[in-house]
Amino acid sequence: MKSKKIPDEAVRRLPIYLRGLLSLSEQSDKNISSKDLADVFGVNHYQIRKDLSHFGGFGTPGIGYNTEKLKRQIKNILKLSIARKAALVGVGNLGSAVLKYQGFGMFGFEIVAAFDNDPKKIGRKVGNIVIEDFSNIQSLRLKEVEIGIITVPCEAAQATFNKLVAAGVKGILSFSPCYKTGRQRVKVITIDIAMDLARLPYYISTI
Amino acid sequence: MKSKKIPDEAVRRLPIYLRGLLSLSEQSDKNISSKDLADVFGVNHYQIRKDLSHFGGFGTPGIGYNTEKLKRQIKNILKLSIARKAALVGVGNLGSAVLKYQGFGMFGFEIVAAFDNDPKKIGRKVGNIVIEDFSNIQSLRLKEVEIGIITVPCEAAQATFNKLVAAGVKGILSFSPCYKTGRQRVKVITIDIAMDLARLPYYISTI
DNA sequence: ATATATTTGTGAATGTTTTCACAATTTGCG
DNA sequence: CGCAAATTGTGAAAACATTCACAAATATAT
Repeated sequence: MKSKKIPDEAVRRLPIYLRGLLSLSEQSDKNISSKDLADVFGVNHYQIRKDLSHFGGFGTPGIGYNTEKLKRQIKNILKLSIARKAALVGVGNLGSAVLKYQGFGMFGFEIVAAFDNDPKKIGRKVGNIVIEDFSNIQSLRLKEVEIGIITVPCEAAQATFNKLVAAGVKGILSFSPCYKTGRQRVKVITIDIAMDLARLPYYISTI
Repeated sequence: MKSKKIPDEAVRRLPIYLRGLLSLSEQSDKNISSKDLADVFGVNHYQIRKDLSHFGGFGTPGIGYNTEKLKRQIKNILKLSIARKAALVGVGNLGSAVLKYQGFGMFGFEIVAAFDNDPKKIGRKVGNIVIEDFSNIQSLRLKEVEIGIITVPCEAAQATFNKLVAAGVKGILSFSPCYKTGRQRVKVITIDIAMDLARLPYYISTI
């Protein structure tokens, strides 16, 4: 392990590695080499070893990596070993889908609240979450919710962002690309479905 | 313009630029400098000029860039100037949300078909698309659909991918990270919501 | 106990991306 | 016109990321 700056790209790949490890059946070999991991992760073995080396040596020469230990280590690095509470704002089509999405659990996330400002939606249940009035969003502070998920239309995105930050969330996963974050001490990760799609034709034409 | 290799990162940013330009009101100044664009795009002005320079000089020294012209040029580069047909497979929660999503139109995409293998869903309408039987997927070839959108559960992802490729699609936007693409001549862009979320706690803790 | 086969972790080499500095281009104005 | 102000496009420098080659560590077989 070195105490140099950790490459952003290495951090970006850790969840890929974790998902790969989680997908390995429990009965599979306890130890696995970086070459075999490369097949599972779809990343080359130099990269895997180099990435992991930034956080410490998790493998044993001649043997490889212990799958369970590596899983734990990566969870630790990503701070996923303790459960994280999230709240979603904007229970439209996409918001409902995200609320019902089953894939967050494996990484230790739980959506514990959902908000909307449509009176017709408030009080209704989606999955097992009761939709609350958006004006009630300050309650997140008491519940110690650290993560906000924004699935509101563009027009509402800025206000939603501001209120989430005011309610004390520290990180935001946003499906709305339509706001400025200012110099807030909040990490924002944006998923812009249309923009990702917009890159496809460029590559299609050169295939 | 140079005939060197175009950086992938520059291509990745073009949709950001296009979205930014589309968000400028039509009445705004016809010409805009890279410095002002930097504010709109949230990217620094060196980067914008360098990125655009890979595709040709679109600006005028002393003046800046003509917004309408730049919009057209970027659409051309990204091959978005002609409309693109897409088909979606897997009309569950997420699939329905994506089908109803209004944001694709601005980039020239139209979802023209949706498939599922649940008999209860086949024939039903979502938005203005009638859900078809997945076994009917070869019809995409006749309709000249180039893009596939995968919103099926993990277990079904591999089969869906294979069939989409067999049906002639050239690019895939996938919300399922659970398959191997082999050496197919198909560009795949994967959106893994849970994995993006999984990076947040790492950054939260160091803020 | 020694040799052989694995496999890690890492410094160095290579490759890519971003940032910078500035010559060249255009406009506006006296 | 000639000069000042604005702004692009780009080569060069700096920063960052990936790939490589190999010493060091461990296991296994004989």
